[in-house]
Amino acid sequence: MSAKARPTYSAIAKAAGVSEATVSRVLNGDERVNPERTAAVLKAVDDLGYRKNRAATALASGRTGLIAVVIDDDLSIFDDPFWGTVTSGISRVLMENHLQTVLMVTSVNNVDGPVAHYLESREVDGAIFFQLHKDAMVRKLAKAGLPIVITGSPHTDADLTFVDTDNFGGGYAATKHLMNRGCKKVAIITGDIETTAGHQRLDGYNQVYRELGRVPAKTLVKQGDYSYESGHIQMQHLLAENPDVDGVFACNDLMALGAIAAIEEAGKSVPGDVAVIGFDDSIPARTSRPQLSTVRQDINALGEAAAQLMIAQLNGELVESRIMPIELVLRESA
Amino acid sequence: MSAKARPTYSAIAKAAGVSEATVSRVLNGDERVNPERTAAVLKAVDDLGYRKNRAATALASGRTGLIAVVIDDDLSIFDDPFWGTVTSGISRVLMENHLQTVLMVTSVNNVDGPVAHYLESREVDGAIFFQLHKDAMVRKLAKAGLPIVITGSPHTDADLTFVDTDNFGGGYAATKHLMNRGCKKVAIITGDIETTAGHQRLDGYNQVYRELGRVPAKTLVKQGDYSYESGHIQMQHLLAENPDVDGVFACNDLMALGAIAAIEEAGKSVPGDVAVIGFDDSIPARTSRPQLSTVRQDINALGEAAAQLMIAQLNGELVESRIMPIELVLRESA
DNA sequence: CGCAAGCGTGAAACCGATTTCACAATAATA
DNA sequence: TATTATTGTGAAATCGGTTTCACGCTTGCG
Repeated sequence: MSAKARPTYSAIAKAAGVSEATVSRVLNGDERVNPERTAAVLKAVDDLGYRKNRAATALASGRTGLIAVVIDDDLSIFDDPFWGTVTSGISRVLMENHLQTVLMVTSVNNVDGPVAHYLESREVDGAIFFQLHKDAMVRKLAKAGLPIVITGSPHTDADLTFVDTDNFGGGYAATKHLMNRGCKKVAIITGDIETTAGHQRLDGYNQVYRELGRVPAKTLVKQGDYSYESGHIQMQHLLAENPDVDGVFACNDLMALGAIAAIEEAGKSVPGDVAVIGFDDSIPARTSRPQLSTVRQDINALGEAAAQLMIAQLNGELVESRIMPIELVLRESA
Repeated sequence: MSAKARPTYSAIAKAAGVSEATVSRVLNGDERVNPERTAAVLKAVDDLGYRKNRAATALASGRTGLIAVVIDDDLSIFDDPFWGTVTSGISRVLMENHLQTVLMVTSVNNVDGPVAHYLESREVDGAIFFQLHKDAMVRKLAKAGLPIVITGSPHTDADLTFVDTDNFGGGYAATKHLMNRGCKKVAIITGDIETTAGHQRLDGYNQVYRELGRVPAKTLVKQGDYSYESGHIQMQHLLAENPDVDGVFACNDLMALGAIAAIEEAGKSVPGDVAVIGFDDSIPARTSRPQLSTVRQDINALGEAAAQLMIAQLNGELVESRIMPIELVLRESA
């Protein structure tokens, strides 16, 4: 009656005059099938418009064709375009390799929660995690043999595969630029120091001082939380404690903008009196006045790299973590 | 030797002293199983730490437990936090209902491309699409019986289920507010008019004029493309053609900021000479100076609503599209 | 020339659930 | 009380692929 039932191996086998086993071999690229048979199978597949049933494949082979992308609830996902861009880079590369992206936005803290269970159950072939505060769960999964890639640096030195922006290099480049342009007293407004990324940017800043044989005054190092407001407040403190501060490296653009506001409110000019440089090259960096000089990370490339490392792992290749280069974007503020 | 092999129905059935069929019934909430047997099964499940194999379930039942979220390549995803927020709202609600989100970032134009094939093949139980320029593929899939929800309004009046922000209401509220605050000559910088959303915001603007028995001059309606630059340029045109324009509704925040820049460059003040109101309540709206008055949409709720409509469809309920309310956020610019 | 190794192939077992169907036990009806 | 529904249950078929195993045949080597 209805010819709309999807064809199965049985139909292909019949049409091509071979066994189902041979159909499977052809469709999985087994080399040692007779070319004529191979051709017959491929023709039948084409004629009948056959497409594999993924559930059946998954059940029989144990491979689901799915990769989880796990994003911690904690991340300020809700207004940061960062993760969206990374994720779309991941998704594109995975799709090109016939893998699908399963997106999970949840609390990653719980080593025994539903997400952990889901991943342990091998309902995915691998998992890509976004920077996390606690990596206990990830380490557990990795130990259990699940292929894993972390976007952002892991806390511990456990040999987890990761991709990350060159945070150290970014902090270094920004600070160095401020020094080179003549700043004498360069401050830093850090992000979350608990985070590896936050720490590394601070390290880059310190390294510049070290190379100059100097040590930054304690009052030049302020801790923010990546918010506009924290940039604003910490800058006020900086100005109060160091009236002659003439350069600021803010660890993200938002804090940089907050800092600029504070500087101008104090009757000083940017970059005339105080040069400011941010991190991320986000949209506001381009539209603010003065336009913000900043450290750009190629977020899309970050996602692509993460996906590629995952694929390499699935292919059983030996993979090494990658640090993606940054680029200093000079506009008006420094 | 190794006790780590995952238990299956067979093990549960043996431990509980029932058949596999009964195990299945218990685990799928079939009411008519003897309570004692039910308890025995549940105990066995707990004791053995059993968890279902999704691939097997999918193969046997036809339900994959996966919902696709399809995002068009064309969308300026790469720096718009909008879709990320919506997606995370979707993901959270789906997870609560034991469904996983499959993220697909690709070109949706191709009615016969890999995405279409993937979705047609029933490798997912349903699909949520983001606003699209062409909905041919979506309609095809819907006709094929795939549960579908669209985030953003569909082009045609086909009876596709969708959730959308009240774009008309937003345009109306913004324009009305400008009028109420005393503006005599209110202009609009539209977004992409081809888009339903863009068109609806313009309709809201026109409606205010209509209710006042007026018709906006042609020169007061300018078309932008949602970019900062287009806001800047169109505002320059507006000022040139209408030196006495005193209110502007820009169809997104970015264009509003561009407009403000143009106004200030022309030696006028905001909101003193020209009041400006945007749309989205994005980050820059809060950090710019003057702070931007804007139309806020509850993006997270939008995602949640989309997921809920999907779940309702899966449950066979009759669903109706939803329009989510907007909120006027008044800051400094109007 | 004889025997071991290698190759291509199909039959059948298998992956782990769901679902149909038949059957026995019980309740409802005549 | 005889008969028909109803109910709970297990055996077995089923979903659509993958993979093991054995078989027949060709090739290589001593």
